[in-house]
Amino acid sequence: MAIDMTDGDVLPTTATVGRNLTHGMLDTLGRAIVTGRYENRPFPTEAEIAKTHGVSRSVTREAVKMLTAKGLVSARPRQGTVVQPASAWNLFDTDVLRWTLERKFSVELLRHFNQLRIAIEPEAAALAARFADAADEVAIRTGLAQMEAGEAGTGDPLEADIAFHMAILRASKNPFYAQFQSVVSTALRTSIRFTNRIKGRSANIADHAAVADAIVARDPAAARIAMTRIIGDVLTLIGEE
Amino acid sequence: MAIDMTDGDVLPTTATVGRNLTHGMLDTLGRAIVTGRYENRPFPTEAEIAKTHGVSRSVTREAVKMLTAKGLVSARPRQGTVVQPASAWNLFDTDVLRWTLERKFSVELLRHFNQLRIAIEPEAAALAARFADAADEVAIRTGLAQMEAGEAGTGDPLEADIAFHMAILRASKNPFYAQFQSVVSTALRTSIRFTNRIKGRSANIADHAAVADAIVARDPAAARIAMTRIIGDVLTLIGEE
DNA sequence: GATTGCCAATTGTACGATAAACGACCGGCA
DNA sequence: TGCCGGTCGTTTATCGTACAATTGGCAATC
Repeated sequence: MAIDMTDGDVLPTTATVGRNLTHGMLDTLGRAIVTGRYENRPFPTEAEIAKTHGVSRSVTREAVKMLTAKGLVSARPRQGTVVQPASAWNLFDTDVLRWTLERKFSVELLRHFNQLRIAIEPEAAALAARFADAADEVAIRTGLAQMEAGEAGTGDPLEADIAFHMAILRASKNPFYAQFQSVVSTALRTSIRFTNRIKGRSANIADHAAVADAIVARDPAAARIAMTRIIGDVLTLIGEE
Repeated sequence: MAIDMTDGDVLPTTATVGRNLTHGMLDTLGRAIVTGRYENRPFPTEAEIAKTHGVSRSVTREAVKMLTAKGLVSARPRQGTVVQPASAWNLFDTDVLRWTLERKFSVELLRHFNQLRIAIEPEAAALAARFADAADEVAIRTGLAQMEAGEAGTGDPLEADIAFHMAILRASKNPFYAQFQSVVSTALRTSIRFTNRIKGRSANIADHAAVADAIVARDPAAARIAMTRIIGDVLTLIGEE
């Protein structure tokens, strides 16, 4: 049947992941690119994509434009659409990061991610110790309390853990650090199964409390050190070479 | 007058910044959003944008879809397109960052940016001291040499400075750190005039050399400290509170 | 007064046509 | 033979129109 044998799924396609056809298309193509489906195969033309997935060319073009905006592909007339090298991808885009984590998860990726966290979060804690306001402190304490509750069986300890780290990033009062909220929460949520498998996540509540205390005490250096310990533990745990 | 007085420019519009109409549109709308043009005014409908700028609705939609992909706006039927709060913007997207720096530049933003660098780059230097290969070391040394040459009047010292920092980020062998290449280079290029104005950028070549030496000597701790000094100097210079 | 159903505005989707870019191919000429 | 130039086909870029889907608000009705 012509050209379309390239993709596994044909006809109804669109497991309809997104809220509309374009977003579903974006998700499908994004995942396919990240998993390397087009590494030794040319990216299909707009007409082919539209035909294969049973959508109009408009939908296809808008999805491809979004991929372009995220750095995954580049399009030129006559030459077609080509997948960009992974170094050009916007890894801090929530979608790209999620696709990468879901489809290309590995211990190496987890290590790289925590190497990033160990740069960001201790510094964020130090900034939080300087700039956190009352609301921030409440959010941090609440996250900590819910972690303890979660440990006792009441509530979700993962969500509490995430909320704790988010609150600190926000309390830094720096938009660049705040940006990492989506990155860290996405990655934590995706990697949780792995992290939990190798670690009884219990003892570190004391470490988290140390961070909170240092922030409330307005002690940047102590906050930095305490946060470094939390993430350093994770790094040694996953074999930071 | 109907509805269209909202935008200052009408008719030919499109100073045609990009390589095609869609990219020009993206650039125009992105700048307008970042400068806050729609903070106390609703974002125009697709039809209005198309009419105002003299392009088809397809071009408008594709540009808006790209803005959506970068987190600047969100669209829903009947409700229209709305600008997202700045906290949802993907600040690490090259376009968003460039628009922000060009149009909303301030000492505060510069301080926030260098607070980020002081988290990232020392850690990147430490990783580089562990993982840099021969090619990385060459790139780092070359950047340093060209900084010295630039100081002597031969070549562009800014580009050499940028190349130096890029090489270290790359040498970390961590894709998340490598991602910051575009962020740091974009920001450095944009903020150079300000930075140069307040600082005779001469003495810090010694500091840069210290970083390079530590990396070549495979001394992560020394590399981290030396890089911290470089960026710490900038921070104190711009009045780190 | 509350509920239900219709209306209108705006984005979402489809289709068809034409323009522009540009690599590839082919033919002619020295 | 080998180079040069133009033609052609492929693919994205742009345009225009038509219709579907969504949903907030209004109005009619019970």
